[in-house]
Amino acid sequence: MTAQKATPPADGGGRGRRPGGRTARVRAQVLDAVRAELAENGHGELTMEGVATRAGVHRATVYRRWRDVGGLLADVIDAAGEMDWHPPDTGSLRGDLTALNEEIQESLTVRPSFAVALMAASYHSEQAAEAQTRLWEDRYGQCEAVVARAAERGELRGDTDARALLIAATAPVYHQLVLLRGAPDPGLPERAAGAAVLAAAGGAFGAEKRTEGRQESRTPRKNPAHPPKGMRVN
Amino acid sequence: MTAQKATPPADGGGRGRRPGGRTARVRAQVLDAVRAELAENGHGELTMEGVATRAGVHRATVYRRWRDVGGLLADVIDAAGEMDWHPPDTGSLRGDLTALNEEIQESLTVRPSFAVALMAASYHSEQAAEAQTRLWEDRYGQCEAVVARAAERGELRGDTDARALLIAATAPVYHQLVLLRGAPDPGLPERAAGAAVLAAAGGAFGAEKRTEGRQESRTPRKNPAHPPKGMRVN
DNA sequence: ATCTTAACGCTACAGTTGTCGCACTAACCG
DNA sequence: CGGTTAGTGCGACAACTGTAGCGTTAAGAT
Repeated sequence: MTAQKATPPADGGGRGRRPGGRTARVRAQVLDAVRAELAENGHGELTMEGVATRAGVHRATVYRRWRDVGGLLADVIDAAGEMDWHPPDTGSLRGDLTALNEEIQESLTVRPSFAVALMAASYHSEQAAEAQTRLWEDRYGQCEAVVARAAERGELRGDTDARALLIAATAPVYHQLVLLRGAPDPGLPERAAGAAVLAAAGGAFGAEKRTEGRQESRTPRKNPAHPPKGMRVN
Repeated sequence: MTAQKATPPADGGGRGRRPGGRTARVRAQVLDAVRAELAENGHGELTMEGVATRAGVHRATVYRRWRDVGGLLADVIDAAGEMDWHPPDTGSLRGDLTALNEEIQESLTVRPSFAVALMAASYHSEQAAEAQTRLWEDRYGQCEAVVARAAERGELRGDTDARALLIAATAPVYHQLVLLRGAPDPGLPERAAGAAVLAAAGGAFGAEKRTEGRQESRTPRKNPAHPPKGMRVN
């Protein structure tokens, strides 16, 4: 899980670069230090100096390559996005969404939570926010396969808006744990999934059924799961 | 909107206090300064010194009464909670939830957003987080009246879990705008509200069906086994 | 009006944060 | 194997942050 394949952050020109050997080692040490600090103290205690010290690297190096705490987090987020992840496949839509929600709930419940730390960080760094958005987009894009499978099984109308259904199913879990900061409810993942499935069965996410709106192209972008490549020049 | 009745923060003993005159004036100046700073620069630029300067008050004073930025935000949040607010009452459940979602969407869309700033701050101060939780609890508690009215009108089963329904209806809006940071979708408030109402009509938020729960609906059946008493979905 | 003292203003100060210049190490190239 | 230089370590430094002590102001009580 060391993940040193990500694009080196905060790099001026792409000409005579030198990414091997020591540079890669330093990056791995720093990112590991960030993860360790997050796991120990949470995002509140994450500081440039602490990371540098733990990584056995000089402060100035961390400041140079990653500009600030947000840069560090952005790199960690991108690294997380490179891990291959697959949505659950239990055989039924409701089962998939429930399993997905349980996975989400667990990731948000473990203290200190990685996911929460990343969300918090994304508020203080535009760079981290962009990385966060890329990660969301990637994950939700993959989850559309869940809806596609359900449609193939005949569990859904063909015109169901996959993204809308996924958000309806998962949003309550995030809302409850991240924004409301409520205690984790063991039944919530299934209830939220069930509610979304019911709404979908009723046609709530039909692309054409809605009132007169049918608001066409809800998402501003048409290319899912592509952006996280070599597109970050600080 | 000045609101100087809130609990004076960061106060050791409660005996020989002196909350009138100058003290109240200083508090009002500081809180106004915080709001102004948030409105101008967003939460990222909010600093103790900046607030003190804008308020025309000395730094040490701000540090003494409000311990840190989180303390300032907590006080602002509490002040916001003192404004009397009432959930919409349009005559139908779906209309109420849609109006509520539109209100939420607007509060999250205005740049810079107060609400977003407060959420961001709640990640960095336990004090602000608690104030935030109080505010959420208050608002959702009031919104339960919306569900109660709908139940009286016969739009809902009597055993509907009001809180679960409200969260299902509003969570997608928050999720889309706060966590996913997507562009505001004019149709989302109504779609999310409609989906929640549909799910409620299907019995997804029945108070007694915790944990397990007779799920006929994982197959493409459109009709639940128990037809709700009066299910008109507007 | 007078007294008491909570709360504020001010200054000084220690600690922290981020930057800069320079020396040095070690990738990459031939 | 040496040469070039990207990348790192190091130390010094300015700017910022938060705290403490002390004098001053004015709120509340008599």
